[in-house]
Amino acid sequence: MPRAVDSQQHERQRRLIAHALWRLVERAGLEAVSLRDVAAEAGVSMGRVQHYFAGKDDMLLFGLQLAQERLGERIEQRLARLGTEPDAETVLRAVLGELLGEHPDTRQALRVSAAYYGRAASDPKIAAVLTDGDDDIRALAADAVRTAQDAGRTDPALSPEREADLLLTLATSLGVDAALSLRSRHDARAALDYALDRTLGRPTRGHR
Amino acid sequence: MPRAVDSQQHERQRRLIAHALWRLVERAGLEAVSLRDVAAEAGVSMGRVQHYFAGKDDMLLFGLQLAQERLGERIEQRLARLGTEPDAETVLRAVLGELLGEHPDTRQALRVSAAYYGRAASDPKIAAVLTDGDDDIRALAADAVRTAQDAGRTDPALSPEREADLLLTLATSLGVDAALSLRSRHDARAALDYALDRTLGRPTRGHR
DNA sequence: CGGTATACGATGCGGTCGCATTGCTTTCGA
DNA sequence: TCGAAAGCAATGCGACCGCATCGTATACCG
Repeated sequence: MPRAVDSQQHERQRRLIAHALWRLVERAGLEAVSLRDVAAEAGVSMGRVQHYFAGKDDMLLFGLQLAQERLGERIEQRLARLGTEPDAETVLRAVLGELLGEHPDTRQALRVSAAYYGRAASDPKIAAVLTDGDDDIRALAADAVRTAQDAGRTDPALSPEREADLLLTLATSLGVDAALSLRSRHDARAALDYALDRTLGRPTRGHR
Repeated sequence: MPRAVDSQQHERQRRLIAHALWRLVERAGLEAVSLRDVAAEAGVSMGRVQHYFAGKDDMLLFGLQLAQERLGERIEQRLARLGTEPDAETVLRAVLGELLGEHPDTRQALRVSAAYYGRAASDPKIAAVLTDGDDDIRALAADAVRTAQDAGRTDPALSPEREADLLLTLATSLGVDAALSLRSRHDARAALDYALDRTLGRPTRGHR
C-alpha cells in the first residue's frame, strides 16, 4: 500500500480552492463561476481543481460548508472573548450580533452564503447546510428569554420558544440584508438591538 | 407608418413566455433556465422569445417584475375582500399574511422571487425590484402600531417605525422560508400571528 | 397597390462549459 | 528497489449556450 494521502495537506488544498471560489462568488455571483475561473483565481491548473473535487456541485457544496464553518468559528472566537461564565443574555447578544456580519470574515461568509439561497429550493443538500446550527442558537435564545423572565426583567407572558424563533429569524434576515447591501450594517444593528431590548429588557451591563 | 404594434397583444405574449419561465424556475432554479428551455416550455419557437425580449437578462428581469406585480395584485384583491373602511390593523394583518404565500398564486410568486435573491448582490436592478413596495407596507405597519397605541391596546413606549420595520422583515423572511420549504406554512403563520399579537395587542375581531 | 415595419421561424456561429482522458512525475511501502 | 498509487498538467470532446442573421409572411398606411 503505497503513497498514503496526507489528509492535512489535502484539506488545505481544498480550502485554498474554496477561498478562490468565494472571491468569485462575491464578485459576480454563483451563476458566474466556472471550474476554469476558479482554477485561474486560485492560481492553479484546472486539473488540480478536478483532482480535489469530484465535480462542480461537489466544489460548490464544499464552498458553502466552509463558509458556514467560518461563521461558526467566528462566533466561537467572539464568545471566547466574553470571559468566564457569561450569562445567557450576553452570549445571545454576541451570537446574534455576529450574524449581522460585523467582522469582515463573517461578512464574507454571509455574502457567500446568501448567494446560495436561491438554490436551496431546488437542492436539499444546500438547504440543509444553510440551516445547520440554527437549532443551537434557538435553544440559546430561549434560555436567555427564560433567564430574563426569571429575573423579572421582561414580560413573563412571552413564549421563550416563539421569541427565540423570532429573534433568530430576524437576525438572520438582517444579516442577509446587510450582506446584500439592502440595508446598512448600522441600521441592521439598531434594529436588532431594538428587538433584543424589547424582548429581554434593557441590558444591565455592556453587551458588545 | 405601417403595422402599428398592438401593445395589448405584445404584453400578453411577454407574459405567456414569462409564465413558462416561472415554471422552469420553480422546477430547477434560475441557473438552470436557458432561452431554448423557456421557448420549449412555452411551446413557442426560440425566435419568438428573442423577438419579445432583448436578451436573457431582459427576460429574467421581466419575469421577476411580473412576479412582484402578481404579489401586489394578490394583496390588492385580498384587501378588496375586507369590506369598506377596514382599520389599519386589519389591513396590516391581511397584507403580511399574504406575504406568507397563503394563496397558491402568491406562493408561486414568492418561490420565483426567492430564486432571484442570490443575484440581488451582483445586480442592482434585481435588488431594486425585490425591495419595491416595501416602503408602503412599512408605512402601513407604522400606522397600525400608532393606532393600537392610541387605543391603549399596546405599549406606548414602542417605536412605530422600528416595530414596522421588524414586522415587515419578519413577514418577508417567514414567507421566503416557507417558499423554500425550510418551514411549514402553518408554522410561519403561527410565528407571524404571535409577533403581531405581541406588537398590536390581541385582535378585537377576526382578522382573516 | 406598393412599401415598410412587424412578427415571427430556422439556422448557424463563436464561445464556453463540465468532464473524461492521458500521461508524467513524485513518493512511499512491501 | 520497484511498482502502485497520489498528485498533478494538458488536451480535447461533446454538449450546450446566447445571440446574430436571414428569410418570409402578414398586416397596415399612404
